[in-house]
Amino acid sequence: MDTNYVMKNLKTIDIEVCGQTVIHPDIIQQVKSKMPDQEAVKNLAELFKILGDPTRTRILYALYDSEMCVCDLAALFSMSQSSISHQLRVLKQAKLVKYRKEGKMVFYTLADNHVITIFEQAFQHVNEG
Amino acid sequence: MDTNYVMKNLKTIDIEVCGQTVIHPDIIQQVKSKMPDQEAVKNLAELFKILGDPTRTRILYALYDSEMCVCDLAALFSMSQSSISHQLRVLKQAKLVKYRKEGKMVFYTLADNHVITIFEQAFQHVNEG
DNA sequence: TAAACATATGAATACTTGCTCATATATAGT
DNA sequence: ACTATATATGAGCAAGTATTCATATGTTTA
Repeated sequence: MDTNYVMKNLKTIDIEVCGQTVIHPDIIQQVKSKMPDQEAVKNLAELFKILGDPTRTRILYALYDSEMCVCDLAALFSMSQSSISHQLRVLKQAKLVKYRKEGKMVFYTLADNHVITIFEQAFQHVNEG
Repeated sequence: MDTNYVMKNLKTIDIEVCGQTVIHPDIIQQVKSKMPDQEAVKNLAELFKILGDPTRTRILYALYDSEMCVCDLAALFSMSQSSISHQLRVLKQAKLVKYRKEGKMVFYTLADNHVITIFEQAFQHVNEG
């Protein structure tokens, strides 16, 4: 059974198109015109996906308080240095963190505090449940 | 090779513990005391994970503009009714959307507008990139 | 009651992802 | 130069996930 609904006609309600149904084309049209474009939404979702891992979220929270080296982050979370490095790489690629080398060590900081603003908003939502 | 770093002593710097290293125990201690607890961070990450899928993000954006039925969402995104239903289920379980039945149809709305505030914050970040 | 339709859902699948392990790179100290 | 240490990274694997397909549920209309 084909269950794809395709919008082809915006004039009336309850149109049959190739056996597929569009129930409220006017609403679809209105939403379509007001929504950010698909690419922008995709970028947004990608950011959330990166924030959607507890290890990465914890790292960002930690860095909000203080600049930290890889080793200390590993100690703080009782996780392997390797896994922390891998996740820092992801955060680095997403430009969420910056780093600074000092001898053998690499210190990471938040690229900007925007993430924390997002965290605070989200935190409120989680606590209203 | 064991690469876990464990914090056991907070008094001094550069302690060797069972061959594992903690470089800045004072910083670790400070961060530990200021960070939200692991459970809270986990909840936060779970919310972001749900927002981290483009289909779900698009659905939420669409519902911000208008109440919509499953069929129309499927049409709007040219996706199958099944996949939309599956994602709505996820959003329902996360209490991000509410629904209302009207005859054969089920209309979905945002549970609250908090998500949009988060979206707006995140959007800014994405556009500074 | 039967047919049509809107939605929900379980199973299967293709794809992604976060961790571990092993190893590479780079720097510091001896 | 050699060793120890701090970090980075590729490969492999186990777990998770988004979609499709098939089908079930519930509602409307003929």
